[in-house]
Amino acid sequence: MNGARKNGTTPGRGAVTMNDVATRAGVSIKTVSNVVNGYPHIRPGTRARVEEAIEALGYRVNISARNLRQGRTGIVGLALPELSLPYFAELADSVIRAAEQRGVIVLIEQTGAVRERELEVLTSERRQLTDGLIYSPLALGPEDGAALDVPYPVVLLGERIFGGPADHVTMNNVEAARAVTEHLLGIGRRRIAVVGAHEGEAVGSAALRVRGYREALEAAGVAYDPALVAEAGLWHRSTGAEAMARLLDAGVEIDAVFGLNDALALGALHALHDRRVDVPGEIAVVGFDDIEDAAYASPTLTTVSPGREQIARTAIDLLLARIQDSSERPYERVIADFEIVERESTAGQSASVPVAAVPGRSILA
Amino acid sequence: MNGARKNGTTPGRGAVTMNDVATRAGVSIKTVSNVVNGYPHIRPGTRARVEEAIEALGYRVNISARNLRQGRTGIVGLALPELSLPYFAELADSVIRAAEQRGVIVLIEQTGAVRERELEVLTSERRQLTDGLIYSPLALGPEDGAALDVPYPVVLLGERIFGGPADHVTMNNVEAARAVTEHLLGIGRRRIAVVGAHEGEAVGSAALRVRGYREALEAAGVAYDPALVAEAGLWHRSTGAEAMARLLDAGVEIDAVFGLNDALALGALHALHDRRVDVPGEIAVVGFDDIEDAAYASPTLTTVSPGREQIARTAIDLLLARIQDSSERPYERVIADFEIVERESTAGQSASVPVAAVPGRSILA
DNA sequence: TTGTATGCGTTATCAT
DNA sequence: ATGATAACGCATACAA
Repeated sequence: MNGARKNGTTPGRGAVTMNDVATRAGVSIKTVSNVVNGYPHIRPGTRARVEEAIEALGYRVNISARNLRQGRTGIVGLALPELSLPYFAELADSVIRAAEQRGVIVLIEQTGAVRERELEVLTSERRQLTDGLIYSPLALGPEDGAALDVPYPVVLLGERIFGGPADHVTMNNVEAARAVTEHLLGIGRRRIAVVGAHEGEAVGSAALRVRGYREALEAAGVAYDPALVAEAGLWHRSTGAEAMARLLDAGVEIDAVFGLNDALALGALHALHDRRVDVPGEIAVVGFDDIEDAAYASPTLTTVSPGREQIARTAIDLLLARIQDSSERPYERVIADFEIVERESTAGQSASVPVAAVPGRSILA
Repeated sequence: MNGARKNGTTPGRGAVTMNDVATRAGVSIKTVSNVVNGYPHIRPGTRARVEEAIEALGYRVNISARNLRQGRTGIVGLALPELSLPYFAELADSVIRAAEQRGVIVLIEQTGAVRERELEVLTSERRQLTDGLIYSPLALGPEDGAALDVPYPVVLLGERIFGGPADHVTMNNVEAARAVTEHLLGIGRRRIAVVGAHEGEAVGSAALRVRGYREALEAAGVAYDPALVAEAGLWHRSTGAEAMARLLDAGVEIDAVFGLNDALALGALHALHDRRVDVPGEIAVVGFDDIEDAAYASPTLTTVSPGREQIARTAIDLLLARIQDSSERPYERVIADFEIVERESTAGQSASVPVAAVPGRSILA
């Protein structure tokens, strides 16, 4: 007597099930499932009855049940340092939008840029709730590539790890840094300071951007002066302001500053304002990231726009492709476009340097 | 002969189940469940064997299965306009941290401050994935209170709706606005402009803050001049800059500006910088929200700190209380503390006005 | 203190 | 084109 009806206690809430719909429509539960999942071969009349019943009963599929059955959740994780950092807040925004268009939900995880938390997030219980992970570490290094060898798809963001077992979306930091530096050189600056360097680091955005900076100097025949390079471990406004203050206190001649990201550059702007230094008159400033702030700082900040939308879209697409088709295939590396956004902080006697363009997509190994 | 072993195909991935653990530990699945869920009455030896098996097999509970069975997900939703707005990014950060401490996961949902999306999020399929919702609408109004009558707990944030069927965490906007205005009056300003008003609106942060502004003026015997109040529909830096520009162009006498939030105030700062107006010398500026930017603007921005941590913590606690105990009980309204943070944008001849303090928690209805 | 058995709401495999 | 039924992995009533 395995009847179709349940005598059950209402479990969760409301709890209209496929069974209820099936009963009302006078069909089997399988047919309801077929309708719900858009299975094509259903007689129009049947479909109509089922849809009527769904409507009338206010039925909605139970996602937990579907997940249990299918072993998928329709959720992807996004691990980032913290949302308080504007760049990552804006990145999260873009990723959520991109995911939405693909019908996927994003679960954000903050690591605080703390090494242990960055590692922990890879093996956390929460991974069970997600079908894959978009992973943007800040504390890990190349030696941690093996940590990415996890039993679910990962898309790596950023410059901390290369060659790990994951698709990787990044940008051409060296070229972009070279391009902004060339922009500064183009408006006649020769004593270009750097704020935010990480001494002794071979990987990471800091190292790559400094490399681009040096390449530009070299190409222009300008000598590299270590006295112009200021450290800043964390890339916050505060550390940028402090680094800038140190440079000013040191008394070295400076006519431009390259903040390795916008937060640093905004901090530097702040310190310059404190000292009543005219920007860009005495010192021009550029940043990197094109966060919204950059457009509203005083003066507005020239910066590198890394194509966040593109990065987000690409990351989601790569991840979904792995999730949907888990067959082995070489990991991709996608290099996003960038663009120099010229604003007041480098305005004036500008010689309008051509903006570098980089191919949107290149596939390695 | 319903054996304990399965011959099954490996379903999802790895897929160590409670059954596997039970087999290895030589106990029943029930015992494993008990151990996993911290049931106290278990013989130490048994517990040890089970824990060993869990460790050895790398077992982790299947959250989907648990959800299906229990009708709870351990996830709470957080609906907000967008993460690109620094205030909401920082709020999300705080909410995630607070939730983490309670062992709860946060799922962020962006509404774009669009009315339909704000309504849709209340009935979305995603609500099935969450046990409750922290809801911060910007486009709804008091007439939408009924929309909050949903079959799951909601904690309302902000000033758009009052008296809806939900706990409500808010702050004393009127008092806080009055306090910053008094601060401006205290440093001798009398022609205080407002940026960001919403004409004809009776509720919402704009209306409340303007009310506080007017109360302060009145108490100080300063006449209210409508010519000093500039509209700005969206509270962005750009709209703040535009509103400020309009005020300046209008030629009214101004010696201070109250940006109804920090983005507006930063935009105003930007416009003032554009026109070479000295801040705070000629015009003092205050904001509202205490986003991180405020501390690094040039000049740094005096503002109202709304106690984000407290708001986040309170919201999570209220929500979890409802989730855990769904028995009817009157809805709470919690009014968070605020604090005036004095910075350069009002520095100088300051007469250091006492900072208003508001009781941390008051329970209504 | 621990084991057995049932069902949570779906999807998938067979049939028909 | 549709129906019956067996899992998915877990929690729990009930037994022991």
